[in-house]
Amino acid sequence: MLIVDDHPMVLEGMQTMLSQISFVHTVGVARNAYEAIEQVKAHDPDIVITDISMPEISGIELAAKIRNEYAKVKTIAMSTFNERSYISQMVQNGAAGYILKSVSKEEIEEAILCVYEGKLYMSLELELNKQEQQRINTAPLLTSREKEVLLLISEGFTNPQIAEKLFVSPYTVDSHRKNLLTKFEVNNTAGLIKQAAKYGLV
Amino acid sequence: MLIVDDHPMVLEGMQTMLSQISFVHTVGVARNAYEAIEQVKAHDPDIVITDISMPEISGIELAAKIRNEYAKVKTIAMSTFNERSYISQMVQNGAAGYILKSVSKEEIEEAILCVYEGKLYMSLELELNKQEQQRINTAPLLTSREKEVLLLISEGFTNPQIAEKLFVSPYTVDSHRKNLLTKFEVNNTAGLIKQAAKYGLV
DNA sequence: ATACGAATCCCCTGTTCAGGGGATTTTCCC
DNA sequence: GGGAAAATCCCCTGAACAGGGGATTCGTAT
Repeated sequence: MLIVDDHPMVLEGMQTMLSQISFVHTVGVARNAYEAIEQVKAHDPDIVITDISMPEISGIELAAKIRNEYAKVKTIAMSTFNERSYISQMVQNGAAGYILKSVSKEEIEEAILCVYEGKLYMSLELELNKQEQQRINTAPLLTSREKEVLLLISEGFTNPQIAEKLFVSPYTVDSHRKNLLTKFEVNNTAGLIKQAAKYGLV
Repeated sequence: MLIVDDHPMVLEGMQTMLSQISFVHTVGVARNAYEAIEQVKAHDPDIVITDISMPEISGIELAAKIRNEYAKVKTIAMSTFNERSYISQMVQNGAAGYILKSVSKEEIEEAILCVYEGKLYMSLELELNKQEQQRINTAPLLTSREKEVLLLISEGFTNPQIAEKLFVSPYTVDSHRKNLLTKFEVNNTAGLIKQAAKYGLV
């Protein structure tokens, strides 16, 4: 077992918890993806537990690299609840499991066993809101003009103001605006901007 | 010393790290604010280290409660880098120090000493990006009611709908809304939600 | 005790938005 | 060149919002 995280605290915590699980042997820890690769090369662990958000190289990229170069090594991704939207990316890049940083010892144990047997493990709290998961992945597809208009709306400009900036009729801007509302499945500007912010579009 | 965090892992990690500091004695841990209050009452620790984001009652509210009811107990706030925007709120609510979860043992030691002597401690990484600090400081101070209203606006509810939810008149909601617009220095909902998203308020 | 902020409530006016309904031109791919 | 999607334009109605103006109550901190 190899643990990767840029927070010493999480490293310590994870180590302590893992040391209480009989069948687990921690071969090392790493503070970043470079160290992680070194450790994988040196110790050939069965499983790597890695944080997602790390400076320079993210856990997602690390997972991809491990899958490509050390196919036998399984990866379990770990993140905070707020970063749960990266799950799909993580799984696409070869993660065999996903746990929240709020996990208990029992859940870690379960996850490790599960992954060791070649199955996919997901934190229970995550299974619940599947519709949210799907929703996260499906950020609506916007045309370039719609994106322009969305940005200007978010800046607080009104339809007439936007029309002037884009050298088009206010009616046109309003059309785009309505399409945006439809695509985001909201019914006013507040909801629109919130969704857009969520997807990082503004 | 009392440690408060909803993640068992962080709890373990922090405990391990603190146990390596000679002059520190950890009297207990708590998984939420309720437990924390109990522990404070029972053990009267010198310092409480608390996470900011916790279910039900946040670290911010916990800090306020401790300051009001157990003035002699100092609080050190702890959060991830992404949650750093709460610093100002935390300090306003009586936190004597602020550390990132990515801290090393050395920094924790420094922070504890510093706070114990009655000084204010801030993680070094935070001092650096001052323009961001300014941004944080210029995040308008909202009342609790305003925050509630802001959240509901961001969910796409209209004034009448919000009024119904909060059992107040639509006029009242509109007043709060107008105050929000003023405080954020914007002149419509779009700008409001964008700013709010920027400060992590929605 | 009182002064202040927070929260509540009310009104008026004009603008903007939301939800319908259409139609025409551009652009770009097959 | 035909077709589809994008972008443009237009109208109508009613709801919601924005920007003013006020006023009262309630707690709490000084």
